[in-house]
Amino acid sequence: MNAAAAHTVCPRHCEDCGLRRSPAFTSASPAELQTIERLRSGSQAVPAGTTLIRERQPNARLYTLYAGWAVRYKTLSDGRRQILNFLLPGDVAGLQQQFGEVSLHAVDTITDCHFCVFEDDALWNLYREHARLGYDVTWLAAREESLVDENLLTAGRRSAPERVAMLLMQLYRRLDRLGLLAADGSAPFPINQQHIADALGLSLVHTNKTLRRLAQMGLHDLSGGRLRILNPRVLARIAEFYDSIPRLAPLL
Amino acid sequence: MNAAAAHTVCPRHCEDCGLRRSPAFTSASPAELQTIERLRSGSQAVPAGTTLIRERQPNARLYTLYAGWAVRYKTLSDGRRQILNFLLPGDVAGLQQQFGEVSLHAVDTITDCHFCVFEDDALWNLYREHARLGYDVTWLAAREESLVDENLLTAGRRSAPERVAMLLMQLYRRLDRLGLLAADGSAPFPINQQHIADALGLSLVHTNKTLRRLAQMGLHDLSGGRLRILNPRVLARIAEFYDSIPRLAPLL
DNA sequence: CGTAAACTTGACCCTTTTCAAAGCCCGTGG
DNA sequence: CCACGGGCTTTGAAAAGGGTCAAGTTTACG
Repeated sequence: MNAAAAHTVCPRHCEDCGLRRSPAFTSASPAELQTIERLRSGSQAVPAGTTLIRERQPNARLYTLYAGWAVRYKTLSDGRRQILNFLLPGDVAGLQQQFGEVSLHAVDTITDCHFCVFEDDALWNLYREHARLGYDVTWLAAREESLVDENLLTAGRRSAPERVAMLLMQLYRRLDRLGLLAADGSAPFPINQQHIADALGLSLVHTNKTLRRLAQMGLHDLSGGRLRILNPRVLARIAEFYDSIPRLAPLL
Repeated sequence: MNAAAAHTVCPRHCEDCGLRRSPAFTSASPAELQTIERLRSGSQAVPAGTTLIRERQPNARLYTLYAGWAVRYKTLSDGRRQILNFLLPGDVAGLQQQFGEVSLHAVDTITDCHFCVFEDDALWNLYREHARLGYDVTWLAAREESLVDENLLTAGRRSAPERVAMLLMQLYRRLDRLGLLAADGSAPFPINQQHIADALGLSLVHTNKTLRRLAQMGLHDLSGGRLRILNPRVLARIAEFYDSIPRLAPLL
């Protein structure tokens, strides 16, 4: 039971939402909260390893991840897979396909997850009822795109050690912002090396060797499903990871 | 003077906008048009090879590309560059940094371009005045993200020939939708091999050799700044390029 | 305690990169 | 009209980073 498990069950009312108490998110007005709650069709517990949204699936719903880890990815016909980004609490899933009839990517849960599920047409109503909420949705879309931008730079131009360093720093910082680090500074890290390989565009074997090399250099420690960053300076330098100012994120 | 040059100068009034006459875009109501026009601070001609938005630039404006080609990219400190996506008429630039104080990517013009420039705070006002326009902005953001998603799959998991085939098909189709193909089916193609290499995460040399091999197989022809797709079937199969339904795009 | 999944490691191979140089295209200026 | 020069393309050869194959080994867990 890690820090993320502190609030695993999505409460009935949004004002009781555990996530909203996190300092990582902006606060919504009571009226906005009410709108969100009304457009929400409920919450859904999804066990680890489930495909929540399938590639080419029509009419996928809109979700907010409340607790747990998930991945967004695309595949090629022979099974090659590219992870586009990892979803952490507060991230939305299914935004893209609100605008096209089929989903162009898939979403799988990595750990057991809780999602907030929205009604069909929730998105459009959100815009109509509160311009602010519409604006927030765009904010979320823009932030997700900037994540993918960074990942594209990583896959396209960084060397294997740079890629691995980038991924570790990126996830670590995101977890930090969400307040999910343990007191000893370690972070929950429920993904395996295959996930890392698929996220970085590397083979499993080479991911393993690179990970190992960085660990032997004393830069990080990955064990027991937890990540410890032992030398953030060097890792950040290798990756050219510069944290953008940790703005507060809106929450749907 | 190619097809894209048919409407190179952005007219004073949005209702006279040449782009809006293209069947590729949704039509906006008179009221929406009026709002857009009011929030527009003017148009701007930008010569080829100009950096419109710099990486880490604060307070970049919001633009709509009216005519010409541009690129959005990120770089590493030693000069390695990854092109995130190409901008064609109707695409917006600078959306992401409306939400953070600095731009995390750069935008360069490839050809001479005309942009529609929006006022500071235009975005927020758009949402307030017409929910529909806010929704459209999110649509544009989501579409751009899906482009980047595809490019990430390309850079992360496709082989060199697959990457090149993908890029050619993708751009060709986008140009087709915009009605920019010549009568003979050829498309304007003002980018050089360095652009292609930077977009695909390949070296210039290998890009050249791969391009050459595909051309020798009779799949395409790239000369005189124009692209001809000679064997769309095979190119699409190599790339696993499946056109998503060409939805009409909104236009800001 | 046994089995499957995940992690490691070594050896070999191949795609892609790097380095180097030549050729081509075209606009500019003599 | 032709020489010059710079950017872009093309090619060859060598090197290397990363992929593939094939076992092991450890860990998680029922």
